[in-house]
Amino acid sequence: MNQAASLLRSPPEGGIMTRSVSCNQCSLSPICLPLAVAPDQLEELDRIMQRGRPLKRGEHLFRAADDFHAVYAVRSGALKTYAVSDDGDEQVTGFYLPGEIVGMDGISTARHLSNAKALETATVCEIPFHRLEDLSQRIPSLQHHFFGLMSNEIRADRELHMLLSKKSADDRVASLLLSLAARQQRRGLSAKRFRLPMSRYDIANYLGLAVETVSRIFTRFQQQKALWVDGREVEILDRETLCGNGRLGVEA
Amino acid sequence: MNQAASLLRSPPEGGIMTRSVSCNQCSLSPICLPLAVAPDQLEELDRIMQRGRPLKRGEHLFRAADDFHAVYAVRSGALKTYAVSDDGDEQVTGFYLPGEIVGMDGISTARHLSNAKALETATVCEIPFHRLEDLSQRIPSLQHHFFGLMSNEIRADRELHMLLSKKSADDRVASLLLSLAARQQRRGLSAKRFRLPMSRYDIANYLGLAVETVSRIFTRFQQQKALWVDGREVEILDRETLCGNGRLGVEA
DNA sequence: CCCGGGCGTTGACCCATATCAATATTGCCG
DNA sequence: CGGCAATATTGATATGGGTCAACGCCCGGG
Repeated sequence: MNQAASLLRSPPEGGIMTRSVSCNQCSLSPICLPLAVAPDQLEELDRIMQRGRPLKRGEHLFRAADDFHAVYAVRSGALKTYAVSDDGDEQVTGFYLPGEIVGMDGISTARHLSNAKALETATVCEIPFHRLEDLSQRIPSLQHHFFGLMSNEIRADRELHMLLSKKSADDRVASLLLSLAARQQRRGLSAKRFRLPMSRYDIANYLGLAVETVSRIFTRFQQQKALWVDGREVEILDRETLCGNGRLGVEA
Repeated sequence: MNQAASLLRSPPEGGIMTRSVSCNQCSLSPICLPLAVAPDQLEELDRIMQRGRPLKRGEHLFRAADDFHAVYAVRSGALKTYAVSDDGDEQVTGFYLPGEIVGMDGISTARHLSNAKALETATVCEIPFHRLEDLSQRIPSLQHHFFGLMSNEIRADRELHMLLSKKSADDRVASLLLSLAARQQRRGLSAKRFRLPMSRYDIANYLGLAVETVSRIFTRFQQQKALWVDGREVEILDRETLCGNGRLGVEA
C-alpha cells in the first residue's frame, strides 16, 4: 500500500531534532508556505502540517496510482517527480528543493499522476490538502499565495516549453544549471557552487536529451572555463558564457 | 469574413448573439466556471463577470507587459498565448477554446508574462481576479474548482513536457489533433471533424517543429488514410493509426 | 480580372543530437 | 576492503527533422 501513509506518522520522540520543528522555528519559513501567513495565524498552519521520518534516497513520497490527499513542502534534501508513459518510458517532470512544494499536479484528479522519489535523504512536511483548502477559506493571504504558487508552476512550465521546443542542448543544460543556482541562492546558499542532487540520467531525461549529450556538454563547458565540474559537484565560473552560448535570460 | 461564417455554422455556443448572455443562459456553463457554483450563488459569479465586445482575428486580449488583473473565460472563437524571448523569437504556449480559462500564468507576478491573441473572431468573459479571490473565500466549491483548473493546467504542461522531450514529430502532431478533438467533444461537437483555428505556423511553433515538418506529416497521415485534411478542415479517420504511430495515450 | 502577399506544400541537402559501443569511475553492500 | 553494479565519459556512426529554396494556391484589393 501507499508508503506515505505509514511514513508520515510522527514517530515517538528521540530522533533527528528537525523532525518536529514547527514552522516558526524553521529556517525555510521565509521562502515556504509560512511566508503567506501572519505570525498570529501561523500556529493554525502549523497544526495541519505533518512531519514525517526522513525518506532515504530512492524512496517514494507518493506514486502515480496513489490517492491524492496532500501536497508536500520539502524541508531538506531533494526529490524528483516523474511520470511513466503507457509504453513504459520515464519522464522526469521536475526537481524539488527545500522550500518548494511538490504534488500540486494531483489536485484536479484526486489521484497523483506522477511519482515523487527522493534523490537523496530528504524530509518533507505533509500538508493535507482539504485542510489547506479549509484554512485558505479563512486566511485570504494563504489562498492568494497558493494561487500564486500554482501560477508559478505554470509559468515555469511555460519557460520549460520554450526551452524544449526552441533551444539547443547547450542552452538547456545551461538553463538548468542557472535555475538550480538561483534556487540555491533563494535559500541563502551559494549561487555559484553546489552539488547536483540528480544524476546525469535525470538531467538528460528532464531536458529531453541523451545522457551522452549532457556529459559532453559538461566537459565542453569545462573546457570553455565556464564551469567547473567534479562528479556532481559544480561551480559556475562564467555565467556570461553559459548564457551567452544561446543568449538565455536568467531563469527563475 | 469567412471566419464569421464558420462561427455561425457552429451551434449555440457560437459568437455574436450570446454576447451579453448571463452564465445561467450560457451553453458553456457545464464545462466552464459555473459548474463549480450552486445555482443560487451563480448570480454572484455572474455579477463579477464582464462581457466585452468580440475580438477580431489578430487582436490581443492582453500583452506580456500588461498588468495582470483578470483571467478570461473563452466564450467563442479561439485564442493562442505566446511568449517572446529576449532574442525575439516567439513561443506559442497554448491554444484556448470555448469554456477554457486563459491568463492564469499571470497570477503570481501581477504582470502577464505572455500575450493572448485571437486566432479568429472571439468573445471572452473577463473575470477580475481579486473579485474571484473574494468570491472564492465565500464559495468553497469555487476555490476548489479553481485550484483544480490550475492543477489541470500544470498537468497538461507535464504531458506536453513528455511530448516535447520524448516523442517523435508524428506523435506530437497526432497528440495535438487528438487533444483538440477531445476538447471539441467536451463541448458536444464532433470529435472527428473540425476546423483547426490555428495556422501551420502556430502548430509547428507550439510543438517545437518546423512548419515544413508539420506539413509533411499532415500529408503522410493523409496518405496513410488516418486523417483527411483540407486546409484547416480536418477529419480523424483512424484514431488507432494516429495513436499507434507511437503508441500514444489519448491526451486530455 | 489580375496582381501581390500570406500561407501551405514539396524536394534536396545538412547538421545537431541520438544511438551504439567501449571504457572509466563511483559508490554501495557484504 | 574488495567486488560488482550503477553511473559517467568518450569516440564513431546514423538519422530525424531542420534549413534553404522553389513553387502553388487561395483570397482580398485595386
